[in-house]
Amino acid sequence: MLALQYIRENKEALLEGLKKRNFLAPEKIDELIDLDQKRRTQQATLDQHLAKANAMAKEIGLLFKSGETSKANELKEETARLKELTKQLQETLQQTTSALYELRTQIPNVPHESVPAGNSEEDNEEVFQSGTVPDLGKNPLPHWDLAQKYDLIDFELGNKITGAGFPVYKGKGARLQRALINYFLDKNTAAGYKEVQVPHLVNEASGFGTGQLPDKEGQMYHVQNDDLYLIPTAEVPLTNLYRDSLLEEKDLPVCLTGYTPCFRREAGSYGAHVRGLNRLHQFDKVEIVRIEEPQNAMDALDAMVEHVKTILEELELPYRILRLCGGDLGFTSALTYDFEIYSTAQKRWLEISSVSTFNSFQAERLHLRYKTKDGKKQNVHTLNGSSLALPRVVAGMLENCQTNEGIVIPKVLVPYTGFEKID
RNA sequence: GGAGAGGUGCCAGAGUGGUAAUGGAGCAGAUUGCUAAUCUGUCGACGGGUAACCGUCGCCAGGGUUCGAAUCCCUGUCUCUCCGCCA
Repeated sequence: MLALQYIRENKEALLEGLKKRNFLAPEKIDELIDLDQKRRTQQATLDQHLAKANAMAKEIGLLFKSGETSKANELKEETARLKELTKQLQETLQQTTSALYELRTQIPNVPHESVPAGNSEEDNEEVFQSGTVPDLGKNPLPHWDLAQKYDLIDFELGNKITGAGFPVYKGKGARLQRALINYFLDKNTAAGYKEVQVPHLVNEASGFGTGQLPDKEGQMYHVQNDDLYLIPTAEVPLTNLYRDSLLEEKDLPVCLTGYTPCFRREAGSYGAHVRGLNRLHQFDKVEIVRIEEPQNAMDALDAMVEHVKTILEELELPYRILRLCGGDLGFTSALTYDFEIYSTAQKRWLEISSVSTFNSFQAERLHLRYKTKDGKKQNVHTLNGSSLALPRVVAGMLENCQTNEGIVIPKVLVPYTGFEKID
């Protein structure tokens, strides 16, 4: 959610920015500014009337005390009229306030200046590429075949006990999951992120705070009996730890990491691209989250990108980094870098991490602020990134590391897996 | 799941119809001086004003009664205690 003051003072830049993400609704911005103006006028009027009513109530009290009942009763009649009026004013104000809020939640974040204009993933901008695509000979197997060949993942069993998109990891497959989670967490904590374990279900306020609600209502699993949502990413509980908070400057930056399973309904997905581990309803991910002073947020974003790079280098996976174009940018994001590894067997890039800064967009929704040295309260900037999401890392690793003798585990992971090869 | 008690500002803690005591912490100023004390102010949100300042709201949330609600009534919610169940 954008700050009202920002909207008031930067209308042109705002419209220009939103154009990049194809949000062409200048009339909505006008309406918003209009509503804001209206709300403030209405509040001023209401306040005046309430002040009058307060003064009268006080006077009546005094009159009763001094025994001047007839005079007091006269005044009472007058307050009745005033009350009727304030009630109306109150209702109007409330309507305006909620209309304003409602409208404000519909405006996406303004893209950072470096974000290229564009409509789809076609227009994303490749900013970095590294690693070499291995030569796997004539017929490299896709990971779903490898998973079956080495009995690592059982998609059929998952189908039976839950449904499509809920795989069962077995033996070395399960151990590899655990190894990756531990390895990622260790890398993140070594880089200064504090490890936390958070609930996997969140309430509506949390879903709203990070922007999944109401925007992505249909993409989350909802437990209706208790009105809770299964988290689609650890970003939600991790960032919401700081909802409704006023931090001190010395508390910043806050750097968190956490492992959680992630649950996504993925309504509307279909086709070959969802085969195997490519798209799941439940998957594991280790997330990093940062809360920063505004002036440090861009450096923090770069640091996060560098951090994820070191992990991919260590895993010896060929990867590239994309700067998402306006059309592909998430609702709440100001700037997002996607990391993709190359799947040699599928001959396509697989997204395995997304690193974003939200500027103050989430902070505004979260009521998350900090006090500067000179005592001013202002919104923090929030950032997050996957470090990393497991399934496609596993997919890419199985495919790229396959040899005639089996799948060779990257050296850095061996202490975690306890084996060097899957055969 | 059953029963009871309770949610007051950053913290502690009074307050059962007359418009949020008091203490502590933090911050600012003053003053004295020195491992700190004392005094004063400030200490939530929104709005108006260049500003000093002013107004409104705020006692878990939302409604209601009343000229007037932290206080009375209703609904929801959270916490604690006991019982039950249980990894």
